[in-house]
This record gives sequence, structure tokens and C-alpha cells, in this order.
Amino acid sequence: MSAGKRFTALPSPLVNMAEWYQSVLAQAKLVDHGAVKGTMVIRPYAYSMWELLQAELNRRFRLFGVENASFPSLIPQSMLDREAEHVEGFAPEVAVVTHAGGKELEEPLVIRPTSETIIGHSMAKWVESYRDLPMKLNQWANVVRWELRPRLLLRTIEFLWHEVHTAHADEADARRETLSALEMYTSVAREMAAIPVVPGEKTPGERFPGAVCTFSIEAMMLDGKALQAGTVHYLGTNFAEALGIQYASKDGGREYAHTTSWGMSTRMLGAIIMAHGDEKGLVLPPRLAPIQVVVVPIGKGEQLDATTDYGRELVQKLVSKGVRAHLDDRDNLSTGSKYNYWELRGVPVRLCVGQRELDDGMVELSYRIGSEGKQSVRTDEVLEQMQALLDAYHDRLLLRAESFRDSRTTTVDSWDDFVTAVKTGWALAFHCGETACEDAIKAETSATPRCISSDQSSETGDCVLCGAPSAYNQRVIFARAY
RNA sequence: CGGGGUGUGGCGCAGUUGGUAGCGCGCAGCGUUCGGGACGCUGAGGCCGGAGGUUCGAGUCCUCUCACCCCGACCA
Repeated sequence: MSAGKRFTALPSPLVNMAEWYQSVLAQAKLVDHGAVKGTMVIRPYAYSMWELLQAELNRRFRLFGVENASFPSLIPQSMLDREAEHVEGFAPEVAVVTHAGGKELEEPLVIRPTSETIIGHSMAKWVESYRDLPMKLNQWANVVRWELRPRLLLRTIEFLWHEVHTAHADEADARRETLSALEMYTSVAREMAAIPVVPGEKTPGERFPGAVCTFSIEAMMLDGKALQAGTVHYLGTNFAEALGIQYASKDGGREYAHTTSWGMSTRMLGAIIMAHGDEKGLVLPPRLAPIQVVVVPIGKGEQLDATTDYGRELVQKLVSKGVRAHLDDRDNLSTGSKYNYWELRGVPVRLCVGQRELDDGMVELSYRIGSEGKQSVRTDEVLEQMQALLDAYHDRLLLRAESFRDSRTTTVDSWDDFVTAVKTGWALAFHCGETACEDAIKAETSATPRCISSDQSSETGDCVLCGAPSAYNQRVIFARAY
């Protein structure tokens, strides 16, 4: 393998995936390291993937009645301090501004690690009556968490996300919202990213600081590790009490609102890369692929001019049908080189047009995944069916990820089986719920409880490590995680 | 913060017992190519992470620093 030409092949799942991952990111030119350690610069191609995800999330937010808004990135220290557990939980990773305007500030400002407090502060002023509830706000924003060990795209010091914050009149409504949000994220991951995530509740040890309960969607990466791809919290009245989100109830009383918060970040892009990629590079889910179809004209001289014109026309027609198509008319690359270029970038469908196709009104169609190889298809047929072909491709990708996930997920009842299972994937095991026991498991195997999957039927048993009765009605997913 | 490792053109690297810095890729120009990572010729691009020292002479040896990467602790 000549240096700088092809990236490192996908390693065995038992091997550290970092090398492959970084290599793909670098060569596909998706992100760069930022000026500050552990931050990142997202390149245009990757950013448009993010924009597509944003658009879908915004669409879903509207269905929820969530409105977009924007809040300050600097929060007075005292405001963060309002909720005790919250401030304690975030203290180690909060960046603090102590100087400004050439002098020391009377009160330090923290750079938001999340915006519960500042948004709650506004909600407290905006909510007066039960008629104002539920209030649902979202902001697209950068937040800063001073992580000890950043990982490109998966855990950067500064990251881009959205955070929805809602306030409700009562617990039932807030809890309903929490579960709907979790379901929404699950569906977005499946429908957009083709990642078969598992939704479920976090164990108390993994809860968001200040939450009554935390839910997440967990995705399996190609090395069998888990990645939290989205998170939803039911915050009870903790933040409402701390920030004074009170309303006049129907019967004239003063009640605290029940709040929730949920978020999904650019980590999702990392999830996509590490859930679908292969030895040729990225494999992008069509609904988030910035380019869904690339058209490559083939030939030389006048022939190339003709196929390029034909390709351009094809692209225009695809675009008019809502397909994100791109013409690769670069004249300094060979055909084979272009193939590899687009495969590295994970483009789902490639259409080639040479003299043969031109003569017959055909195109050569091939997919990024699968073993069909190249097929000759009538051009009008391709135009007619492209959207359906992309949908079918999405389904295949999802199915592939699903069977991978299932093949790496093991139901275990003995400690030995547990240890073996978390080496290559996920273990479904009973757990006593004790944090000390979770810690012991982590120390032994580096696996942690990911979530209690809500897709299981009710079942109890003995803790896989200590043998005490299980604390939950279901098995807990344990896995090594990013 | 502990344990490993690496710093040399944009990227990936080589550089012997100290002797005036090289290769591949990429980039620019010209020509031939173009159905699976094309080729030829020409060319641009470097205080060898930084600071001290040893030496006639340091990419190379010594000391001190700084940065980055990997494994772990913290975590979307």
C-alpha cells in the first residue's frame, strides 16, 4: 500500500478502530483538528450531512410544537450553581471566563456546557399560567465541555448540537414528552442514519446531573463498542425549583413546572462513519448523503464531451426530481481514480456514462454496498426510479447494520459469558443496580451499563456479577463505549 | 494526571559511526492518457517542534522545554 494513497484497511473489530477512523476522516476530508486541542473544524461536505440532519430534526420539532430560539453562550456562574447536582456534575468540565474588558470579572462566567439553567431562567420569566404550558424551546448551539480526552467528532471539547428544553404542567405530560422524544430520536437514527439504535433508560449511575431519569439511544459501532447517539432527560421539578419556573394552575395555586431536555450532536456524524464504514471508506446513508448519486462520464476527446453533456443532462433531471446528484467532470483524474474517490466518500449510487451507454440510452449503475456489481439500466428507468432505489438502498443498509448488531449482542447469565460477550459486542445481563457493582464491572471488563432497552419483555434474575436480585424489570445492556 | 509513542516540504515517511537534507503521494506547467487508484518531462515547496550546550561542523550526541497521538481515569 503506497503511502498517502489508500487509507488503512478496516481493522479487525478486536483491534482499536481509531486508526481507521482517523484515516478515513483525514482522507475523505470531512473534518480537521481545530486550533484548540480537541476541537474540530467541520468541512463543507460533512457539514452538509449535518445540515440534512438538522433539517429533519427541525421538521420533527415542528410536529412537537418546539420553537427555535437562541440563548447566550456565557452564563453567570451563580446561575449554573442554582441546581446542586447539576453544578457538581459539570464542575470538572466547565470552562470559566474570569477576565474581560481588561480586568478580572466580579463574577466569573461559565461557557455553557449545556443550557438548562440559562433557558430555564428565561422560561421562569415567560411562564405565568398553565395556559403557557407546555413551553417547548430548541436551540442550535455550540457548547463546551473540557473533556480530559477528546476524540475527533465523538467527544470534542467544543461541539455542535441542538438542545430542546420543555416545561410542562405536570409529571405525566412531561414524562409523555420524554418518551415521545426518545421515540423521535430512535426514528431519526433509523430513518435518516440507517442506524438501528436501541432506546432505553440509563441506570442511576449514568444519569444526567440533575435529572430524575435519563434515556438514551445507543448505537453499535463496527468494533462492537456502544455510542450514545442521543439523550433525553426528565428533570422533574429540580430545575423549575432552582430557577423559579412556576405557573398559576387552573385552581389558582402556584405550581412548579416539570421540565425535560433532549439533545443530539455532531457525534451522530461519527456514529454514521463508524457504524457503516468499510475497507473502502465511508458508507453514507442516502438520506443524509450530501451527494446521493454521482455521475461519471467516461471517454476521451469528443467522446468525453458527449458523455459529459449527457451526464450533465442526467444530473439536471435527477436534481429536478429532488435527488442530490453530482457530475464528476474533472479532467485531471482517471475513471478508476474517480470511482475510488467517491467510494471513499460513501456516495450510495454511481452512474457511469460511456459511449456504449450513450448509444443505447443506458447508464451503468452500481451501489456502494452489496454484491450486485454493475448493472446496465435504461436511463429513463433510472430517472423514474431513483428515489425508490435510494429508499431500497437505505433499507438494505439498515438491515445490514441490524443483523450486525444482533450478531454481536448476547444474552448472558454467567460472568464468564459476560466477559466474553463485552469483548466483541454487547451483553444483555441482569444487574443489581448498585453503583459499586457497576464500577466493579467496569474495572474488570471496561464495560459499562449503556441502557435498559425498552424493547424487552419484563424479566428478572440475579445480578451477573454479585448475584443479588436484579433491580430492574429487564436486562441491562452492557458494553464498552466511546 | 499515570503508562506508551511521535515531532523532518501540504500529507505519509527515510536519513548509516556527526560532514552542507532525501523519497513517495499531492501540488503547478506541458504533452500523451482516460471502461477500476495512468505516464513522461519540467518545476515550486524545508530555520529538520523550540531553547541551550558539546564540536571545526548537529536532523543525528547531551540537557531542558513545547506540541501532538495512543491506552487509562472524566464524559453527548
